Amino acid sequence: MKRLTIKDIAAKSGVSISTVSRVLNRKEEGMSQETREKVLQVIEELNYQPNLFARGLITKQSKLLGLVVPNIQNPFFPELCRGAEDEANRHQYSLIICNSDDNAAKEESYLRLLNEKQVDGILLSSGDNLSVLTEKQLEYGNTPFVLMDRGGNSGKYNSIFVDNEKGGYLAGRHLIELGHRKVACIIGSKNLRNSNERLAGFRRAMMEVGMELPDDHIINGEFHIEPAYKQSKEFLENKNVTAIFTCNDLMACGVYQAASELGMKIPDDLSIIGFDDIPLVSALIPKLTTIRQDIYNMGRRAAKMLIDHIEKGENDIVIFEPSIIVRGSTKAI
Amino acid sequence: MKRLTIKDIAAKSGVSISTVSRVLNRKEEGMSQETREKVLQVIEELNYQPNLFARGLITKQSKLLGLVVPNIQNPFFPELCRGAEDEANRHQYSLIICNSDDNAAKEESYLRLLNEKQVDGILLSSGDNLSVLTEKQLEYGNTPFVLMDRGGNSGKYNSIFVDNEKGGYLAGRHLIELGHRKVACIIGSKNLRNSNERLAGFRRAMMEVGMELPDDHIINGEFHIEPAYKQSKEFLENKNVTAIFTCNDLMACGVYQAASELGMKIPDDLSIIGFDDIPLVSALIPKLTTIRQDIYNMGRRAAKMLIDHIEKGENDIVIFEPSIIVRGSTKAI
DNA sequence: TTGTACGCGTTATCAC
DNA sequence: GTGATAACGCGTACAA
Repeated sequence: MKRLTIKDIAAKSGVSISTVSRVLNRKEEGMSQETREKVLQVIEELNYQPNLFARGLITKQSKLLGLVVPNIQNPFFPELCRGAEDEANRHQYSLIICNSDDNAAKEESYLRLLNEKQVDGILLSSGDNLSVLTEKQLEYGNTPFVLMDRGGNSGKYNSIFVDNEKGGYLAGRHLIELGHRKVACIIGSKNLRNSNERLAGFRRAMMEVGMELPDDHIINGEFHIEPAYKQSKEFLENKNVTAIFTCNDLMACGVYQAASELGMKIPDDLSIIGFDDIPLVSALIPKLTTIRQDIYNMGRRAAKMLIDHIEKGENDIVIFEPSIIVRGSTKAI
Repeated sequence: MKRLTIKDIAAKSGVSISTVSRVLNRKEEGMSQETREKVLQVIEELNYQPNLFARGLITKQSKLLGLVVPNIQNPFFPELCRGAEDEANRHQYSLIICNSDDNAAKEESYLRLLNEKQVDGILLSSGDNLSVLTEKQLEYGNTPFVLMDRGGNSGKYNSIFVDNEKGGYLAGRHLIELGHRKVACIIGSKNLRNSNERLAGFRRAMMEVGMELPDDHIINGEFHIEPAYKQSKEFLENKNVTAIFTCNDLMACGVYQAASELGMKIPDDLSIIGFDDIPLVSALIPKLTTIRQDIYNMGRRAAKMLIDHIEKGENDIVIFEPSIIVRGSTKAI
């Protein structure tokens, strides 16, 4: 069963292929309504689909976008991905998904692949700082791109991210207003900008009221459940705090585990506030108070930015506002 | 900056384009090592990437696979997706992601789109029973496909899924062995095959020991947290059971919430066993005992099946074995 | 062992 | 308003 070509349609409709091509590309100008209808009918009848290889050869457009994220298994990214997909789809683009595992070499190889596949643009959530390889590939490949969530705060490229400092500040204010004076912060890593900015905002809130955050109250949870669990358990066994701010929600889960094993009640013995508001948190008991990023809409906006850049040459840097969602894991002292 | 073509490479290497094409397509036979090296070097030097539009026009291959899932935000699917991507990537294929929202019309429209994009194959996790539209699109579109997890148990198409009945049986046996005699089951829906089979297996285990599962001990949780929470809370307020089997892990989260609000301790007052073993469950306290499906490897296998079908015409139906993972949410009575 | 020339299915340019 | 026809960049039969 051979695929139909524009020729077949032309033949069946009794017109030339140029005419068929015209109706296909909705060039409204100069065409009798009659022929248009006829051709359209034949197309419908035969269920003709234009060959995108042939079309792309000329237009150089694939209507494909690459989506490079560290790992779709991290609950943050499905939200982002879904937002991007919905928006892309609305503009007739499809998404090719690539998991980089936060591995620079893998990331670079995917960018190379996407470039080779002739995607029209790339949505990239890279490591904290773009690796040399990545940056090179991005610039050399000269495929339009937008940076999402990470790697984008240099102000150099089209990008979208949340105001992390403000988010951290919000978390700090909240705990302070609840009367907490002995607090700790579980960071993602010493070198990640997202993590550092959240911590900075958290500190700013504390400095405003003359509080200190001792260095040994800053714990590295590597942005994941397990390390956060281990580190926070050890910490809670030795130090006495009434509240913890975790730089993402995943790490809050780890703290829940630790607190549970140590017989500490949340929020009675320990208040916890997270960051991200991934859907997962509604499964925690009590539900997690957290700093919300509108991840889904960041995904949508990123896709929109990329498409606007591709189609209209626009450039933009968008910073989303975080907000605090108070649930059951924080309580006045 | 114009993209290089095979012609440029031919010119720079002082050979014809067919020679370049030969080295590109690794046709080892008949070629002097010398020219080969030279061409390869020029390709490397100029960083030439073949135009896939032109190539596809001839080979009719896009090296693109479509992945249609209900919703990547459901934690089951990122696992599946990741497995599929890893395997596809290993065979030089890329994945286009499509979320159907369990909406037959949307699904059909995506299948149509994928067909139009000339993907080489489709991985589909459809609704329970393939809709008429979907089936039509699948057959008419004549793009190879593999059914994953759902919609595939008719034995009619290449597909992969877990032995749901056995999984349910495993869950039942476990609770029985722990001494539970008053149990309930939270199903996904009355009409979903996956759900029904799990229930059937659960029942078989009970029948083996002469137990009954009254109709009013079968609760519809719609495979999601919220409805499971509401229904189970109402149920637990009125009925007296010592254990609950939820037909997926998400619903187990809902039961955790309900139990917590009713002051019931897990596993002391209530044992819970789930199904799927999605990563999320490690965040629950206590950790969830569940029936594990090897979702990641199902994804890989599905991609492998599809590629084997595309490249070698092989057909297959694969049934994965479920296994039980005992954690902290079940306890002997 | 290497080169020539045609065709893949479109769109775009230019006649008519 | 509509129709020829030349690209687009590659793979391949066939020729050399």
